[in-house]
Amino acid sequence: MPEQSPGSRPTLEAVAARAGVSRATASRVVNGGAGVRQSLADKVREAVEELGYVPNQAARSLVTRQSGAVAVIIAEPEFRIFSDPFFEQQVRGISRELTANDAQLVLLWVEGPGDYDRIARYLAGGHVDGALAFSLHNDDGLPALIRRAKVPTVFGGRPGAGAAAVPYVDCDNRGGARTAVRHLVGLGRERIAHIAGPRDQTSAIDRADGYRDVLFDADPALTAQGDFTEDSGARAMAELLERRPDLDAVFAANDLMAAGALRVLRERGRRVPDQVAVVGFDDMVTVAESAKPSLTTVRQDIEGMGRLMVRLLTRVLSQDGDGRHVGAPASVIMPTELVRRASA
Amino acid sequence: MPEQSPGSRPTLEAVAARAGVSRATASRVVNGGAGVRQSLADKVREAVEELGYVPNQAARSLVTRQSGAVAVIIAEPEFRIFSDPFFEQQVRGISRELTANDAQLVLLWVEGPGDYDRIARYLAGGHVDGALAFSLHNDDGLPALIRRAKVPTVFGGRPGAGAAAVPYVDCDNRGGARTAVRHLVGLGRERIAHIAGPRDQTSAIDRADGYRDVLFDADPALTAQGDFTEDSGARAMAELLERRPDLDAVFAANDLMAAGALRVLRERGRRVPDQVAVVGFDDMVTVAESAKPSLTTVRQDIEGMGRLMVRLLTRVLSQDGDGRHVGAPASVIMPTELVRRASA
DNA sequence: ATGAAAGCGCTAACAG
DNA sequence: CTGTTAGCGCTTTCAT
Repeated sequence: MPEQSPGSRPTLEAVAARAGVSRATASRVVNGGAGVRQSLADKVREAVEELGYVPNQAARSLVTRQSGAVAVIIAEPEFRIFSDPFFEQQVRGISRELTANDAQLVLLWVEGPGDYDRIARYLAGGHVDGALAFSLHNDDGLPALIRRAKVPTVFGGRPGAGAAAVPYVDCDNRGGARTAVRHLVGLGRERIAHIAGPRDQTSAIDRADGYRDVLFDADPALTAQGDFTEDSGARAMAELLERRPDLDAVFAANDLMAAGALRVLRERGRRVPDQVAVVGFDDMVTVAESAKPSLTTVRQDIEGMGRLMVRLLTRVLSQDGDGRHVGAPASVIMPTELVRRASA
Repeated sequence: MPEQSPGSRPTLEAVAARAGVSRATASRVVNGGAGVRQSLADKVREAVEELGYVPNQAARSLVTRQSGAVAVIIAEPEFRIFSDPFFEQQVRGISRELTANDAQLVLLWVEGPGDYDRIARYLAGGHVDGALAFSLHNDDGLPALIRRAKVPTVFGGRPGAGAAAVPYVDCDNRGGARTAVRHLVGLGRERIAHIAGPRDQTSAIDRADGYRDVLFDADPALTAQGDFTEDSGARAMAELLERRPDLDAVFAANDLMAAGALRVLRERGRRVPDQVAVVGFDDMVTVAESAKPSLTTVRQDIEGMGRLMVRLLTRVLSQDGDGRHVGAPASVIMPTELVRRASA
């Protein structure tokens, strides 16, 4: 980016001169004003007001070695399937909490491994105090890269087994899945199928585990594999109906796949929920409410997770600074909630 | 945000020492290496490599008075209705082009007028070299605020009449609308209705103008007012059918409203496109392709617009710096394209 | 409680 | 072509 307009802004020096104090005192006032006589502090604040002084962040960073910024790393190709609600809500939560902490959000949009170098350099450049990332794929190189950059980072979603112990925020995928399946059991269903998500994403794995927690002796033929897309849900449903035409319920690992399943059930003339009850996961409102019939699903508080990621990062950062033993960083698991609609 | 881990990074001084040159020479090499003997440059690069040196951006900014960052200002409450494709594509375009310019994207998420102060302070703080904003509402205070902050800014979407002449990137809303309406005319339709978008958004106004360009003598009863939501499109369609049951085509100012219109037409038993042809605007693929019947619409290259916003900003920034006369900043209007599907 | 002074790490004249 | 020298604007000991 080329140069900027030269409209020079007032410096702390100018403020100090105007207030008739030293730069040091002016600095103290600007940074909270502890230990400065009231009368002087007022004068400084007045000068700040009159001059329209705004601290130069670069100068401040240079000496404090803090940027006041946090990177949010978005791996776009993976985020796409979640489309609007997920991304927007998560970023909103993060943004809100960051704002509350007077920190800035720097968006690092990763399109592929080709961007890794750039990201690594940026992280290492001390541009940000910490980072927020989403561990969507188990085998992704991103977590490793972030670890090497040695920037305090909190993950959204439990990282895969390959990753070292890192702090993360996730919803209770396994518990939520259990709740969903128990709900189906409570409805009297006896042949409950599962449409699983990708095997390399921990959320999908955990949800499948939850299913098995309740139905530990379920027929393996009652589980089909999807990839979180609607089409894959439709395919999986068709497969399940072929293998076990007698099934009377299905728990899909996300709403999109549940929507695909509903479509197939409708096409095959199976009545939902009478003949087959369906439960999804996520509560993507746009999907769940417009599904026919509307989808019973497990809700997770995505925005809240975003906010918690920031809080957790704040804690990690202050630990680091204190030089205290960091130890195994605490992670946070958020509760889920069953939202009953028409499909089960 | 609290302090950062103390793992001190190597400085340029260290690199210079290791390469056996002065700091100035090392700096030159790091910044392109023009005018440095090859052998020395190599030595410096080697030292950089060995030490894992990464320039400290704060120090650099302090002297160059450039941040290498651009703010993207998102007014969330207004963006929401566009949901996933619009936001994601635009940000992707911006991010790509910014990356190509080695600039960072700082996301400023505005939730309401309560955030204006914070935004103004941030912009004034010299944290960013320029800003990208979206002028979605005519009466919004944001454009004025941005102007006051004196940060070079490019808008996405033509700002309303109230705003001073500012550079912006927009698609050819008016021309696109003309194309859509002419297409309907070419289909032999004679009573073509228009479902207009909000009167305070220039995109909606321009599209309505395009409609009138072609049908300058159209019955005013053939135009109904919507607000870009699907429901409003449905309501407008119902209204139109009441007023002019003989209508044989409708051009909706966006795809969401077109989808609402299709729904009502279906409910009322009007065959599309036989009895009523429908054209939308935007080509939101998720909406247009899954509509029944699939929607003929006007496509705009949203990602391309994002990229162009960055290019235009780059140009504005370099003009400013040169001290050349800035004059009326050039804006960019991108072409649109009619995408034929089943509805018209 | 306040001020003087010393840098933070880097770039950019300016000499040589 | 290279090195020397000043700062950029701010925070922060350290005296007072």
